[in-house]
Amino acid sequence: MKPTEGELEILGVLWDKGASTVRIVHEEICKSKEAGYTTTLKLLQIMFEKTLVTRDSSSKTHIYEAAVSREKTQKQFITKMINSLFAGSSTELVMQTLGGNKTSTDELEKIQQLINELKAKK
Amino acid sequence: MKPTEGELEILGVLWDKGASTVRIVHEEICKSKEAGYTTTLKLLQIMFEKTLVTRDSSSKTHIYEAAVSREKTQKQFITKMINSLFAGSSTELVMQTLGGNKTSTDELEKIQQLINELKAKK
DNA sequence: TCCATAATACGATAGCTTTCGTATGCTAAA
DNA sequence: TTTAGCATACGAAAGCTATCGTATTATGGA
Repeated sequence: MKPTEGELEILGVLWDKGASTVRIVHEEICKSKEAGYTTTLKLLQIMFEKTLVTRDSSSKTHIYEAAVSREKTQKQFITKMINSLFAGSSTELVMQTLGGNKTSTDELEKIQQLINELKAKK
Repeated sequence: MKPTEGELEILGVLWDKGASTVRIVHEEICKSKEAGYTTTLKLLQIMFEKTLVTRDSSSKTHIYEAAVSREKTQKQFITKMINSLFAGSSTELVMQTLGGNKTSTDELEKIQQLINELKAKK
């Protein structure tokens, strides 16, 4: 259910580039690390079995597509992280993130706006 | 280096309760899941080898203590998550977290205050 | 002192992820 | 039509995590 590290890397490519062949995924992966072609292939096959991706096998060269959305996966990991590391407090996660990473004024502005919207809803 | 899921659970206990015996950690773990005593013991021994915890073995019953801070570990996971799932954007993580989870007005207030402080620093 | 109790150490196993070699099959170009 | 090249399928192995059984050792109370 929860994608592994390697699977996440592949999902990242599929989310960015959309439906792709193994070769395309593989070449993208290779930009950031060494990897054998069949390794990427195997991983995609396993992900297919887990239904993390779908595939069009009508032609010889299969085309894979992410079957889980980026947002849903992000939420899944956020929830897991909040529970295992932040004692259930999403606020703590936000504070730690804002505190630790340099965020530009523009970005801060965007977040503030979201906060205002959320407050308005109450 | 990066704690596993099981290790994180144990670290959580040690962070909350401070230096503890295996039995204490174990009983705490048992509150949320079924587990054998030696499983907890073994895990702590492995964590000791990885230097995730220190231990005082001067008396027969060893006393374990977290060797990594909660904050440092939180930052570590946040960074990993931002890179693997949020294309490097910490803001995206914050937005997704605020959007997805219900945050009370009080909490929003706290976050806003932090944002103001950060903005003031620029 | 002696033994029941509790703690540690250690090895083995099961399951999962990642990796890769090899076999096999398809296709297009010469 | 033949064949080189690319694609898939599959199996095997290595490395890691989690789990537990068993052996061994220490300790405190009867």
